[in-house]
Amino acid sequence: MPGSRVPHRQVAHHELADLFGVLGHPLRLALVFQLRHGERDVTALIEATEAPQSAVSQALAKLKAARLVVVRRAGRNIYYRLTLDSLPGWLDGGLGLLELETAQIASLHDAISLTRRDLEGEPS
Amino acid sequence: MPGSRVPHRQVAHHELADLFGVLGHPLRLALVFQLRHGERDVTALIEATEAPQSAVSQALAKLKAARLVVVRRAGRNIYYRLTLDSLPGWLDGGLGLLELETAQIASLHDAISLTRRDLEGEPS
DNA sequence: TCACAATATGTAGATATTTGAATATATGTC
DNA sequence: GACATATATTCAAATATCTACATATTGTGA
Repeated sequence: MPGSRVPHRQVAHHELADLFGVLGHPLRLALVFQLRHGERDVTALIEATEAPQSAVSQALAKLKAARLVVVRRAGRNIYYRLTLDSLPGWLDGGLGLLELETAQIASLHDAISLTRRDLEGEPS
Repeated sequence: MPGSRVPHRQVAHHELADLFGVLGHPLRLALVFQLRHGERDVTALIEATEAPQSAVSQALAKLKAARLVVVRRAGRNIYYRLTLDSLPGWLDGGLGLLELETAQIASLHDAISLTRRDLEGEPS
């Protein structure tokens, strides 16, 4: 298989899976979206997400461990910002995929629904 | 916060987090990559990934539940294919992000390393 | 209809994640 | 130094996920 013969691919896929794992959490994703227009301090993020302080802090810690955010201290406050400016655009691409996906589902649903109506009364 | 005042955003973010959750698993991601050039049957996927049969079957079930793949039966075999042709391209974008990210890390690492060498022998 | 090949499902132990409360740490102010 | 504010860490219980084995299901060709 490609995996065993091309180990760097396995590494890359594993890295990508880790990235997805980090983003596969509503609060962490919400935080990333909050940061899409620039840095915010933790208090602002707590207010914006309406999540408990410790949850926000832990979510930020995971984002930091995944190197998705970078930290800056200014006086009492700690400001987070995205490491990659291109991340929000890519996330938006993900939303675009979901839009496509659900559109296909809806049309599939319509197709099934219409087909069933067609079949009503026909001999099986 | 935007979340509570704009519920459809919360829904979308949650959906996106779910998508990430599904893709946040090395085997499932590997399967998606295997399917990037078209449909494959389960046996081919088992061989390609070198994973246990039940693991592949369960991974495929999750991909199917997330509507990322679609199934076709042909004789004894069951063929899976991606629902969205655009998924692999987007995943590749994710790999691009990782490339950027690690590049920044590497340069950061270099900067720190060089700085420490600068500081060697200097008064603290 | 029989037996097999292909695939799915059930299951249980192991492992990991999530959650919120409590506590700790760091910083600036007085 | 004492205090208030901002943020992080620790911890344990609840919950979810993973893994692999065993078993079940389902078409298919003989």
